[in-house]
Amino acid sequence: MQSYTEENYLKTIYHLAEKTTNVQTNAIAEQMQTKPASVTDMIKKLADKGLVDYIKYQGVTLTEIGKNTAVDIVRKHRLWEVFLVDKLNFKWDEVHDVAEELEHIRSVELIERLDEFLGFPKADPHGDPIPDKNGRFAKTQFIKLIELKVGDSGTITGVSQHSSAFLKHLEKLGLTLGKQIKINDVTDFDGSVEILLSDKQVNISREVAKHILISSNGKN
Amino acid sequence: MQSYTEENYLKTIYHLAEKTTNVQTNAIAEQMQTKPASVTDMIKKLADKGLVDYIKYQGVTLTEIGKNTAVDIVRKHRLWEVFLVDKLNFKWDEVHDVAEELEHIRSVELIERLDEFLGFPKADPHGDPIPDKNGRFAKTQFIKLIELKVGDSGTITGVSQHSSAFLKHLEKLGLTLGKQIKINDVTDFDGSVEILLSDKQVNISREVAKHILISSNGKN
DNA sequence: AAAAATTTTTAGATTTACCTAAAAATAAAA
DNA sequence: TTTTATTTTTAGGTAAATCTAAAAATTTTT
Repeated sequence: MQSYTEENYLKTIYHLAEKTTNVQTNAIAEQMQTKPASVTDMIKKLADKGLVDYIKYQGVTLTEIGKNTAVDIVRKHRLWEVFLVDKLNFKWDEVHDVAEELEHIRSVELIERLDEFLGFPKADPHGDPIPDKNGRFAKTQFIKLIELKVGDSGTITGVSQHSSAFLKHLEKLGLTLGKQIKINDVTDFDGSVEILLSDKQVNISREVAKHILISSNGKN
Repeated sequence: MQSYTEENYLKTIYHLAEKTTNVQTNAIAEQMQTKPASVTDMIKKLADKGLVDYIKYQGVTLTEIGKNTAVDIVRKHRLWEVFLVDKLNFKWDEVHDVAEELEHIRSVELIERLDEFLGFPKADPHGDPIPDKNGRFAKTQFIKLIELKVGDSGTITGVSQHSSAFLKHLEKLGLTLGKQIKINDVTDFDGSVEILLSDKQVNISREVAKHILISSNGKN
Protein backbone atom coordinates (compact mmCIF):
# COMPACT_ATOMS: atom_id res chain seq x y z
CA MET A 1 0.00 0.00 0.00
CA GLN A 2 1.18 3.51 -0.79
CA SER A 3 1.12 6.72 1.19
CA TYR A 4 -0.90 9.68 -0.08
CA THR A 5 2.37 11.29 -1.08
CA GLU A 6 3.48 8.29 -3.07
CA GLU A 7 0.12 8.19 -4.79
CA ASN A 8 0.46 11.85 -5.70
CA TYR A 9 3.87 11.28 -7.20
CA LEU A 10 2.59 8.37 -9.27
CA LYS A 11 -0.33 10.44 -10.50
CA THR A 12 1.93 13.36 -11.40
CA ILE A 13 4.35 11.11 -13.27
CA TYR A 14 1.42 9.55 -15.11
CA HIS A 15 0.08 12.90 -16.25
CA LEU A 16 3.49 14.18 -17.27
CA ALA A 17 4.10 11.00 -19.26
CA GLU A 18 0.98 11.79 -21.29
CA LYS A 19 2.72 14.87 -22.66
CA THR A 20 6.44 14.18 -22.71
CA THR A 21 8.16 10.89 -23.40
CA ASN A 22 10.73 11.08 -20.65
CA VAL A 23 9.60 12.55 -17.37
CA GLN A 24 12.17 14.82 -15.77
CA THR A 25 12.92 15.43 -12.12
CA ASN A 26 12.44 19.18 -12.39
CA ALA A 27 9.07 18.80 -14.07
CA ILE A 28 7.85 16.58 -11.26
CA ALA A 29 9.19 19.01 -8.67
CA GLU A 30 7.39 21.93 -10.26
CA GLN A 31 4.12 20.03 -10.53
CA MET A 32 4.31 18.78 -6.95
CA GLN A 33 5.36 22.16 -5.56
CA THR A 34 8.47 20.69 -4.05
CA LYS A 35 12.25 20.67 -4.66
CA PRO A 36 14.15 18.49 -7.14
CA ALA A 37 16.17 16.95 -4.31
CA SER A 38 12.99 15.73 -2.68
CA VAL A 39 11.84 14.27 -5.98
CA THR A 40 15.03 12.30 -6.36
CA ASP A 41 14.54 10.85 -2.87
CA MET A 42 10.98 9.81 -3.62
CA ILE A 43 11.80 8.38 -7.03
CA LYS A 44 14.37 6.09 -5.44
CA LYS A 45 11.77 4.91 -2.99
CA LEU A 46 9.22 4.28 -5.72
CA ALA A 47 11.87 2.42 -7.73
CA ASP A 48 12.65 0.23 -4.69
CA LYS A 49 8.96 -0.60 -4.47
CA GLY A 50 8.85 -1.53 -8.14
CA LEU A 51 6.48 1.26 -9.09
CA VAL A 52 8.82 3.13 -11.44
CA ASP A 53 11.84 2.34 -13.56
CA TYR A 54 14.63 4.75 -12.88
CA ILE A 55 18.10 5.34 -14.23
CA LYS A 56 20.06 8.18 -12.71
CA TYR A 57 19.97 11.37 -14.74
CA GLN A 58 17.64 9.69 -17.26
CA GLY A 59 14.20 10.42 -15.81
CA VAL A 60 11.52 7.93 -14.80
CA THR A 61 8.83 5.77 -16.34
CA LEU A 62 6.02 3.98 -14.55
CA THR A 63 6.14 0.20 -14.35
CA GLU A 64 2.99 -1.79 -15.11
CA ILE A 65 2.08 -1.81 -11.43
CA GLY A 66 2.90 1.87 -11.04
CA LYS A 67 0.77 2.75 -14.02
CA ASN A 68 -2.17 0.71 -12.76
CA THR A 69 -1.95 2.45 -9.42
CA ALA A 70 -1.86 5.85 -11.10
CA VAL A 71 -4.81 5.06 -13.35
CA ASP A 72 -6.80 3.92 -10.35
CA ILE A 73 -6.21 7.25 -8.64
CA VAL A 74 -7.21 9.11 -11.79
CA ARG A 75 -10.38 7.01 -11.91
CA LYS A 76 -11.23 7.89 -8.35
CA HIS A 77 -10.50 11.56 -8.86
CA ARG A 78 -12.78 11.79 -11.88
CA LEU A 79 -15.61 9.78 -10.35
CA TRP A 80 -15.61 12.03 -7.30
CA GLU A 81 -15.70 15.07 -9.58
CA VAL A 82 -18.81 13.68 -11.25
CA PHE A 83 -20.36 13.09 -7.84
CA LEU A 84 -19.64 16.64 -6.74
CA VAL A 85 -21.11 18.20 -9.87
CA ASP A 86 -24.01 15.85 -10.60
CA LYS A 87 -25.16 15.15 -7.06
CA LEU A 88 -23.95 18.03 -4.91
CA ASN A 89 -24.33 20.80 -7.50
CA PHE A 90 -20.78 22.02 -7.42
CA LYS A 91 -19.63 24.03 -10.44
CA TRP A 92 -16.98 22.53 -12.70
CA ASP A 93 -14.44 25.04 -11.49
CA GLU A 94 -14.95 24.18 -7.81
CA VAL A 95 -14.33 20.46 -7.73
CA HIS A 96 -10.64 19.95 -8.29
CA ASP A 97 -9.25 20.55 -4.81
CA VAL A 98 -11.84 18.46 -3.02
CA ALA A 99 -11.44 15.60 -5.50
CA GLU A 100 -7.71 15.86 -4.88
CA GLU A 101 -8.41 14.74 -1.32
CA LEU A 102 -11.19 12.28 -2.03
CA GLU A 103 -9.12 10.39 -4.60
CA HIS A 104 -7.01 8.90 -1.81
CA ILE A 105 -9.82 7.21 0.09
CA ARG A 106 -8.97 3.52 0.05
CA SER A 107 -11.96 1.32 -0.54
CA VAL A 108 -12.50 -0.69 -3.68
CA GLU A 109 -16.10 -1.31 -2.67
CA LEU A 110 -16.73 2.41 -2.23
CA ILE A 111 -15.56 3.29 -5.70
CA GLU A 112 -17.44 0.49 -7.42
CA ARG A 113 -20.65 1.50 -5.71
CA LEU A 114 -20.04 5.17 -6.40
CA ASP A 115 -19.48 4.35 -10.06
CA GLU A 116 -22.79 2.49 -10.15
CA PHE A 117 -24.59 5.26 -8.23
CA LEU A 118 -23.40 7.76 -10.82
CA GLY A 119 -24.52 5.55 -13.70
CA PHE A 120 -21.04 4.47 -14.86
CA PRO A 121 -20.11 7.85 -16.34
CA LYS A 122 -17.61 7.86 -19.20
CA ALA A 123 -16.24 11.35 -18.64
CA ASP A 124 -15.75 13.80 -15.78
CA PRO A 125 -17.13 17.37 -15.71
CA HIS A 126 -14.16 18.59 -17.78
CA GLY A 127 -14.59 15.95 -20.45
CA ASP A 128 -11.70 13.78 -19.27
CA PRO A 129 -12.36 10.08 -19.73
CA ILE A 130 -12.99 7.91 -16.66
CA PRO A 131 -11.13 4.57 -16.64
CA ASP A 132 -13.33 1.56 -15.84
CA LYS A 133 -12.50 -0.66 -12.89
CA ASN A 134 -9.99 -2.57 -14.99
CA GLY A 135 -8.21 0.65 -15.85
CA ARG A 136 -9.40 0.70 -19.45
CA PHE A 137 -10.77 3.78 -21.15
CA ALA A 138 -11.33 4.88 -24.71
CA LYS A 139 -8.52 6.97 -26.12
CA THR A 140 -10.44 10.12 -26.86
CA GLN A 141 -10.10 11.75 -30.25
CA PHE A 142 -10.05 15.42 -29.45
CA ILE A 143 -8.84 18.32 -31.56
CA LYS A 144 -7.76 21.60 -30.04
CA LEU A 145 -10.11 24.39 -31.07
CA ILE A 146 -7.09 26.40 -32.20
CA GLU A 147 -6.40 23.77 -34.86
CA LEU A 148 -9.77 24.16 -36.55
CA LYS A 149 -10.04 26.13 -39.80
CA VAL A 150 -12.58 28.81 -40.62
CA GLY A 151 -15.85 27.12 -41.45
CA ASP A 152 -15.15 24.02 -39.36
CA SER A 153 -17.65 23.12 -36.70
CA GLY A 154 -17.81 20.73 -33.76
CA THR A 155 -18.84 20.08 -30.21
CA ILE A 156 -17.01 21.18 -27.08
CA THR A 157 -16.08 17.95 -25.32
CA GLY A 158 -13.21 18.84 -23.07
CA VAL A 159 -10.67 21.30 -21.74
CA SER A 160 -6.95 20.91 -21.28
CA GLN A 161 -6.69 23.41 -18.45
CA HIS A 162 -8.43 22.99 -15.13
CA SER A 163 -7.71 26.24 -13.35
CA SER A 164 -10.70 27.86 -11.76
CA ALA A 165 -9.99 31.14 -13.55
CA PHE A 166 -10.04 29.51 -16.97
CA LEU A 167 -13.18 27.46 -16.29
CA LYS A 168 -15.06 30.44 -14.89
CA HIS A 169 -14.13 32.42 -17.99
CA LEU A 170 -15.51 29.71 -20.28
CA GLU A 171 -18.67 29.51 -18.21
CA LYS A 172 -19.20 33.26 -18.57
CA LEU A 173 -18.78 33.03 -22.33
CA GLY A 174 -21.23 30.13 -22.48
CA LEU A 175 -18.56 27.74 -23.69
CA THR A 176 -19.52 24.65 -21.71
CA LEU A 177 -19.35 20.95 -22.53
CA GLY A 178 -21.73 19.76 -25.22
CA LYS A 179 -22.11 23.15 -26.90
CA GLN A 180 -21.97 23.27 -30.69
CA ILE A 181 -19.58 25.79 -32.18
CA LYS A 182 -18.49 26.92 -35.61
CA ILE A 183 -15.36 28.88 -36.52
CA ASN A 184 -16.33 32.15 -38.19
CA ASP A 185 -12.99 33.86 -38.43
CA VAL A 186 -9.45 33.92 -37.13
CA THR A 187 -8.04 37.39 -36.54
CA ASP A 188 -4.68 37.97 -38.21
CA PHE A 189 -3.60 40.58 -35.70
CA ASP A 190 -3.68 38.58 -32.46
CA GLY A 191 -4.78 35.10 -33.51
CA SER A 192 -8.02 35.43 -31.60
CA VAL A 193 -10.91 33.30 -32.82
CA GLU A 194 -14.44 34.35 -33.76
CA ILE A 195 -16.88 31.59 -32.85
CA LEU A 196 -20.53 31.08 -33.67
CA LEU A 197 -22.24 29.70 -30.58
CA SER A 198 -25.97 29.18 -31.09
CA ASP A 199 -26.52 32.41 -33.09
CA LYS A 200 -24.26 34.47 -30.83
CA GLN A 201 -20.88 35.69 -31.97
CA VAL A 202 -18.15 35.08 -29.40
CA ASN A 203 -14.52 36.14 -29.54
CA ILE A 204 -11.91 34.17 -27.65
CA SER A 205 -8.19 34.72 -27.33
CA ARG A 206 -5.69 32.36 -28.89
CA GLU A 207 -4.67 31.29 -25.39
CA VAL A 208 -8.21 30.24 -24.54
CA ALA A 209 -8.68 28.51 -27.89
CA LYS A 210 -5.64 26.34 -27.20
CA HIS A 211 -7.28 24.76 -24.20
CA ILE A 212 -10.72 23.97 -25.59
CA LEU A 213 -11.08 20.47 -26.97
CA ILE A 214 -13.47 19.75 -29.80
CA SER A 215 -14.90 16.59 -31.23
CA SER A 216 -15.07 17.65 -34.81
CA ASN A 217 -18.01 17.27 -37.17
CA GLY A 218 -15.55 17.73 -40.00
CA LYS A 219 -15.56 20.61 -42.45
CA ASN A 220 -18.68 22.52 -43.43
CA MET B 1 -5.44 23.49 10.78
CA GLN B 2 -4.87 20.06 12.27
CA SER B 3 -3.27 16.93 10.88
CA TYR B 4 -5.37 13.79 10.47
CA THR B 5 -3.61 12.38 13.50
CA GLU B 6 -4.43 15.39 15.63
CA GLU B 7 -8.04 15.17 14.50
CA ASN B 8 -8.17 11.53 15.50
CA TYR B 9 -6.81 12.30 18.95
CA LEU B 10 -9.40 15.03 19.45
CA LYS B 11 -12.18 12.72 18.35
CA THR B 12 -10.98 9.95 20.65
CA ILE B 13 -10.73 12.29 23.61
CA TYR B 14 -14.21 13.58 22.85
CA HIS B 15 -15.72 10.10 22.82
CA LEU B 16 -13.89 9.05 25.98
CA ALA B 17 -15.08 12.20 27.73
CA GLU B 18 -18.67 11.14 27.02
CA LYS B 19 -18.15 8.15 29.31
CA THR B 20 -15.56 9.12 31.91
CA THR B 21 -15.05 12.49 33.51
CA ASN B 22 -11.30 12.60 33.32
CA VAL B 23 -9.70 11.13 30.22
CA GLN B 24 -6.58 9.11 30.92
CA THR B 25 -3.47 8.65 28.85
CA ASN B 26 -3.72 4.87 28.81
CA ALA B 27 -7.33 4.96 27.67
CA ILE B 28 -6.42 7.17 24.75
CA ALA B 29 -3.49 4.92 23.89
CA GLU B 30 -5.67 1.83 23.85
CA GLN B 31 -8.33 3.49 21.73
CA MET B 32 -5.80 4.86 19.25
CA GLN B 33 -3.83 1.60 19.07
CA THR B 34 -0.67 3.33 20.12
CA LYS B 35 1.61 3.59 23.16
CA PRO B 36 1.10 5.83 26.19
CA ALA B 37 4.40 7.57 25.52
CA SER B 38 3.15 8.65 22.11
CA VAL B 39 -0.05 9.92 23.65
CA THR B 40 1.83 12.09 26.12
CA ASP B 41 3.79 13.64 23.26
CA MET B 42 0.67 14.39 21.29
CA ILE B 43 -1.25 15.76 24.26
CA LYS B 44 1.53 18.28 24.86
CA LYS B 45 1.28 19.35 21.27
CA LEU B 46 -2.49 19.71 21.43
CA ALA B 47 -2.14 21.68 24.66
CA ASP B 48 0.37 24.02 22.99
CA LYS B 49 -2.17 24.60 20.23
CA GLY B 50 -4.87 25.39 22.76
CA LEU B 51 -7.03 22.40 21.85
CA VAL B 52 -6.85 20.64 25.21
CA ASP B 53 -6.22 21.56 28.81
CA TYR B 54 -3.56 19.39 30.30
CA ILE B 55 -1.93 19.02 33.69
CA LYS B 56 0.75 16.38 34.01
CA TYR B 57 -0.49 13.11 35.47
CA GLN B 58 -4.03 14.53 35.65
CA GLY B 59 -5.45 13.61 32.26
CA VAL B 60 -6.89 15.93 29.60
CA THR B 61 -10.05 17.83 28.79
CA LEU B 62 -10.96 19.48 25.51
CA THR B 63 -11.02 23.25 25.34
CA GLU B 64 -13.94 24.98 23.66
CA ILE B 65 -12.04 25.05 20.38
CA GLY B 66 -10.91 21.46 20.76
CA LYS B 67 -14.44 20.34 21.43
CA ASN B 68 -15.81 22.21 18.44
CA THR B 69 -13.20 20.60 16.23
CA ALA B 70 -14.04 17.14 17.59
CA VAL B 71 -17.77 17.64 17.12
CA ASP B 72 -17.18 18.73 13.56
CA ILE B 73 -15.32 15.51 12.83
CA VAL B 74 -18.10 13.48 14.44
CA ARG B 75 -20.60 15.34 12.26
CA LYS B 76 -18.64 14.52 9.13
CA HIS B 77 -18.20 10.89 10.12
CA ARG B 78 -21.92 10.40 10.69
CA LEU B 79 -23.02 12.24 7.57
CA TRP B 80 -20.73 10.08 5.45
CA GLU B 81 -22.15 6.98 7.10
CA VAL B 82 -25.64 8.09 6.09
CA PHE B 83 -24.40 8.65 2.56
CA LEU B 84 -22.85 5.20 2.38
CA VAL B 85 -25.98 3.44 3.64
CA ASP B 86 -28.72 5.56 2.05
CA LYS B 87 -27.13 6.27 -1.30
CA LEU B 88 -24.55 3.56 -1.91
CA ASN B 89 -26.42 0.70 -0.23
CA PHE B 90 -23.74 -0.25 2.23
CA LYS B 91 -24.88 -2.25 5.24
CA TRP B 92 -24.69 -0.63 8.67
CA ASP B 93 -21.84 -2.92 9.65
CA GLU B 94 -19.70 -1.98 6.64
CA VAL B 95 -19.48 1.78 6.90
CA HIS B 96 -17.29 2.54 9.87
CA ASP B 97 -13.82 2.14 8.36
CA VAL B 98 -14.57 4.10 5.21
CA ALA B 99 -16.23 6.90 7.19
CA GLU B 100 -13.12 6.93 9.35
CA GLU B 101 -11.23 8.10 6.28
CA LEU B 102 -13.88 10.34 4.78
CA GLU B 103 -14.34 12.30 8.00
CA HIS B 104 -11.00 14.02 7.43
CA ILE B 105 -11.80 15.57 4.07
CA ARG B 106 -11.49 19.30 4.57
CA SER B 107 -14.21 21.25 2.84
CA VAL B 108 -16.94 23.10 4.64
CA GLU B 109 -18.83 23.48 1.38
CA LEU B 110 -18.71 19.75 0.74
CA ILE B 111 -20.23 18.84 4.08
CA GLU B 112 -22.96 21.44 3.90
CA ARG B 113 -23.98 20.24 0.47
CA LEU B 114 -23.75 16.61 1.50
CA ASP B 115 -25.98 17.36 4.50
CA GLU B 116 -28.54 18.96 2.19
CA PHE B 117 -28.27 16.13 -0.36
CA LEU B 118 -29.05 13.64 2.40
CA GLY B 119 -32.01 15.68 3.61
CA PHE B 120 -30.44 16.98 6.82
CA PRO B 121 -30.55 13.64 8.65
CA LYS B 122 -30.78 13.73 12.43
CA ALA B 123 -29.14 10.38 13.09
CA ASP B 124 -26.61 8.06 11.47
CA PRO B 125 -27.28 4.39 10.56
CA HIS B 126 -26.53 3.33 14.14
CA GLY B 127 -28.89 5.87 15.66
CA ASP B 128 -26.16 8.25 16.78
CA PRO B 129 -27.23 11.89 16.56
CA ILE B 130 -25.70 14.11 13.86
CA PRO B 131 -24.61 17.56 15.03
CA ASP B 132 -25.83 20.42 12.85
CA LYS B 133 -23.37 22.81 11.23
CA ASN B 134 -23.19 24.82 14.45
CA GLY B 135 -22.27 21.72 16.40
CA ARG B 136 -25.62 21.46 18.14
CA PHE B 137 -27.55 18.24 18.50
CA ALA B 138 -30.37 17.02 20.70
CA LYS B 139 -29.21 15.06 23.71
CA THR B 140 -30.90 11.77 22.95
CA GLN B 141 -32.90 10.07 25.66
CA PHE B 142 -32.04 6.41 25.22
CA ILE B 143 -32.47 3.56 27.67
CA LYS B 144 -30.39 0.42 27.44
CA LEU B 145 -32.58 -2.55 26.60
CA ILE B 146 -31.10 -4.37 29.59
CA GLU B 147 -32.66 -1.79 31.88
CA LEU B 148 -36.22 -2.44 30.74
CA LYS B 149 -38.55 -4.52 32.92
CA VAL B 150 -40.75 -7.40 31.80
CA GLY B 151 -43.76 -5.97 30.03
CA ASP B 152 -42.02 -2.78 28.94
CA SER B 153 -41.97 -1.96 25.25
CA GLY B 154 -40.19 0.48 22.99
CA THR B 155 -38.46 1.16 19.71
CA ILE B 156 -34.88 0.27 18.83
CA THR B 157 -33.24 3.63 18.14
CA GLY B 158 -29.56 2.99 18.58
CA VAL B 159 -26.66 0.77 19.49
CA SER B 160 -23.71 1.44 21.77
CA GLN B 161 -21.36 -0.95 20.01
CA HIS B 162 -20.29 -0.57 16.40
CA SER B 163 -18.31 -3.71 15.73
CA SER B 164 -19.21 -5.48 12.55
CA ALA B 165 -19.71 -8.77 14.43
CA PHE B 166 -22.27 -7.23 16.76
CA LEU B 167 -24.17 -5.41 14.05
CA LYS B 168 -24.30 -8.46 11.80
CA HIS B 169 -25.66 -10.46 14.71
CA LEU B 170 -28.45 -7.93 15.29
CA GLU B 171 -29.26 -7.89 11.60
CA LYS B 172 -29.59 -11.67 11.57
CA LEU B 173 -31.97 -11.52 14.53
CA GLY B 174 -33.99 -8.81 12.83
CA LEU B 175 -33.13 -6.28 15.51
CA THR B 176 -32.67 -3.21 13.36
CA LEU B 177 -33.37 0.47 13.94
CA GLY B 178 -37.03 1.41 14.14
CA LYS B 179 -38.24 -2.03 15.16
CA GLN B 180 -40.80 -2.26 17.98
CA ILE B 181 -39.98 -4.65 20.77
CA LYS B 182 -41.53 -5.79 24.02
CA ILE B 183 -39.81 -7.55 26.92
CA ASN B 184 -41.44 -10.91 27.52
CA ASP B 185 -39.13 -12.40 30.09
CA VAL B 186 -35.69 -12.16 31.65
CA THR B 187 -34.03 -15.52 32.31
CA ASP B 188 -32.82 -15.90 35.87
CA PHE B 189 -30.08 -18.35 34.93
CA ASP B 190 -27.99 -16.24 32.51
CA GLY B 191 -29.76 -12.91 32.39
CA SER B 192 -30.67 -13.39 28.74
CA VAL B 193 -33.74 -11.52 27.53
CA GLU B 194 -36.82 -12.84 25.74
CA ILE B 195 -38.11 -10.26 23.32
CA LEU B 196 -41.29 -10.03 21.31
CA LEU B 197 -40.45 -8.69 17.88
CA SER B 198 -43.49 -8.46 15.58
CA ASP B 199 -45.04 -11.76 16.69
CA LYS B 200 -41.69 -13.58 16.76
CA GLN B 201 -40.03 -14.59 19.99
CA VAL B 202 -36.32 -13.72 20.06
CA ASN B 203 -33.78 -14.52 22.74
CA ILE B 204 -30.75 -12.33 23.19
CA SER B 205 -27.85 -12.61 25.60
CA ARG B 206 -27.35 -10.11 28.39
CA GLU B 207 -24.24 -8.89 26.60
CA VAL B 208 -26.23 -8.06 23.47
CA ALA B 209 -29.04 -6.48 25.50
CA LYS B 210 -26.55 -4.07 27.06
CA HIS B 211 -25.73 -2.53 23.72
CA ILE B 212 -29.18 -2.02 22.28
CA LEU B 213 -30.68 1.41 22.89
CA ILE B 214 -34.41 1.86 23.21
CA SER B 215 -36.65 4.88 23.11
CA SER B 216 -39.21 3.70 25.56
CA ASN B 217 -42.99 3.82 25.13
CA GLY B 218 -43.25 3.46 28.90
CA LYS B 219 -44.81 0.53 30.67
CA ASN B 220 -47.60 -1.59 29.25
C1' DA C 1 2.18 5.18 56.32
C1' DA C 2 5.20 2.17 53.94
C1' DA C 3 5.31 -1.15 50.13
C1' DA C 4 3.56 -2.63 45.85
C1' DA C 5 1.22 -1.85 41.67
C1' DT C 6 -0.25 1.11 38.21
C1' DT C 7 -0.09 5.07 35.41
C1' DT C 8 2.33 8.59 33.22
C1' DT C 9 6.27 10.97 31.68
C1' DT C 10 11.08 11.57 30.02
C1' DA C 11 15.07 10.40 27.25
C1' DG C 12 16.86 8.91 23.27
C1' DA C 13 15.92 6.57 18.56
C1' DT C 14 13.57 5.68 14.15
C1' DT C 15 10.96 6.69 9.80
C1' DT C 16 8.82 9.66 6.32
C1' DA C 17 8.89 13.49 3.59
C1' DC C 18 10.85 17.37 3.34
C1' DC C 19 14.78 21.02 3.05
C1' DT C 20 19.57 23.66 1.69
C1' DA C 21 23.98 23.74 -0.17
C1' DA C 22 27.37 21.70 -2.78
C1' DA C 23 28.99 18.28 -6.11
C1' DA C 24 28.38 15.63 -10.33
C1' DA C 25 26.46 14.67 -14.74
C1' DT C 26 24.41 16.17 -18.95
C1' DA C 27 23.18 19.56 -22.48
C1' DA C 28 23.84 23.90 -24.91
C1' DA C 29 26.68 27.68 -26.55
C1' DA C 30 30.80 29.84 -27.92
C1' DT D 1 35.84 21.17 -28.17
C1' DT D 2 36.16 23.79 -24.36
C1' DT D 3 33.31 26.74 -21.65
C1' DT D 4 28.96 27.80 -19.73
C1' DA D 5 24.46 26.74 -18.29
C1' DT D 6 21.15 23.53 -16.79
C1' DT D 7 19.64 19.48 -14.62
C1' DT D 8 20.10 16.04 -11.29
C1' DT D 9 22.03 13.88 -7.43
C1' DT D 10 24.41 13.51 -2.93
C1' DA D 11 25.28 14.80 1.78
C1' DG D 12 23.73 16.28 5.87
C1' DG D 13 19.75 18.15 8.56
C1' DT D 14 14.76 19.17 10.23
C1' DA D 15 9.91 18.26 11.92
C1' DA D 16 6.03 15.01 12.77
C1' DA D 17 4.57 10.89 14.78
C1' DT D 18 5.90 7.04 16.39
C1' DC D 19 8.70 3.56 19.36
C1' DT D 20 11.40 1.19 23.67
C1' DA D 21 13.31 1.39 28.08
C1' DA D 22 13.75 3.58 32.21
C1' DA D 23 12.44 7.08 35.62
C1' DA D 24 8.92 9.63 38.15
C1' DA D 25 4.39 10.40 40.02
C1' DT D 26 0.11 8.64 41.60
C1' DT D 27 -2.95 5.20 43.42
C1' DT D 28 -3.93 1.02 45.79
C1' DT D 29 -2.99 -2.43 49.00
C1' DT D 30 -1.30 -4.19 53.05
